[in-house]
Amino acid sequence: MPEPRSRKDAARNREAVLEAADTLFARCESPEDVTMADVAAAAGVGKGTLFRAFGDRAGLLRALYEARLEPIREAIEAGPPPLGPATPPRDRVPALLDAVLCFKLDNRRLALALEEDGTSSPYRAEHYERWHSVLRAVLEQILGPADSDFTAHALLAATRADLVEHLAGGGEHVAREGMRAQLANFVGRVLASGAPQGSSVEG
Amino acid sequence: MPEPRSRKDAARNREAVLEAADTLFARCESPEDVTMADVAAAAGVGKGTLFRAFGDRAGLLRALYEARLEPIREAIEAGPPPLGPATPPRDRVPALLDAVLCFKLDNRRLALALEEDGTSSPYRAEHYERWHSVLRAVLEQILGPADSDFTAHALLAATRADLVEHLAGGGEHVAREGMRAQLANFVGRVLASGAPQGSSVEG
DNA sequence: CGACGATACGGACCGCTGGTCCGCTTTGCA
DNA sequence: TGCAAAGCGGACCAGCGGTCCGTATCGTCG
Repeated sequence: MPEPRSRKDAARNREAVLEAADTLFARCESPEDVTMADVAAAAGVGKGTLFRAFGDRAGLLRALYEARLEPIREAIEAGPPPLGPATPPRDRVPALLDAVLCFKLDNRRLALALEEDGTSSPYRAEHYERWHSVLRAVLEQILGPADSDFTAHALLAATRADLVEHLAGGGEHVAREGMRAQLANFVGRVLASGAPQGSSVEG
Repeated sequence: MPEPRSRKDAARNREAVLEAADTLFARCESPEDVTMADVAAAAGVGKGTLFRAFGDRAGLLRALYEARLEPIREAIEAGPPPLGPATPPRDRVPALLDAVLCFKLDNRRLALALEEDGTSSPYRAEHYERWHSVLRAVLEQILGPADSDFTAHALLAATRADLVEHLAGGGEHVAREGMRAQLANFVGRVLASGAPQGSSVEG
């Protein structure tokens, strides 16, 4: 893979943009009052540079998101319990969802910007696909194959960024540990009935 | 309440706009390629009229949504079982969620447009508040007060418009009855463990 | 029935956004 | 040191939601 190395200035500017966007999103109230021009200005580059490096707004958001997600991804793919692959399914499902929730709590603005940018469904993002496929695989060992797909979606839906924002930041002021407990409780209830129940799904 | 009657032309135009918007949203692929100008043109009115009647884009969407929702709202507030208030809680919860799901299936584009218009969180919309408060009240009779609030949010999250769209229309082609069965199954699992489990939430 | 004030109409207009373009600068290799 | 090629950056563009105000319509009152 010759992977055409990018020039030094390009790489440096890319980093500058990422950093600037990071702080801007952290500082601002709502994600959509951070414009691309703002980011470019804060990074000290022109808009052309910004769009050349990331394609479009969604690309920038994704790059930021993936960067933050990286450590967690590793922990899931090859880390120790309770996130890693060696964990027994019934412990791993709650651990996974707790990790998602904590991530969204720690990166509220960013997750919000990414999920609610109407450009394309959040369900087509590859990070969602990753979460879903991992969770689905683990659920399959508990519930059987029939329901694991939908159940994975439904559980992940309980950690949607705007819901987290609504509960933690907006209307009802639930503390971090409170939300984690509630989610854990909910997950526990879903997993409580062990045997797969009849499902009429086919084709 | 003297309720200042609106002029005839105003009322007629309002109806024309609602109808035009309805068909436009039904026809188009993605909700955001229906612009306000499109709606105005299709209704045969000027943009000024449109904005005067509905305030802004979100207002138009809400008006459409509420109109469609009206019969269901009535069925819930004062209808016969399984939606009405006389239904026993354990039957009413699945019925409510099934109703939400069917509604979103029947009004995919509209629900999508309303939920993903980044302008303000879907959790602040009063129709969501209505669903949530009803569901919460019913859940409270099954799970106790501690968890009903979050559980109501989590269950409603499983019927989010973009998830429904993703499952029914986009990536995975799940049939209507299939989704209803899966959701019913999920709800069943959540309700299976009857007694409220310990929750560390307080205050 | 005619006239007049209030109300609503409608499309030119605005501000702002994401995204493009191209003359100029920087880089890195020979 | 010279010279492509890669990259830069901000003027520029199209399209959006939303506003404004001169004009047409309504409905009421004499």
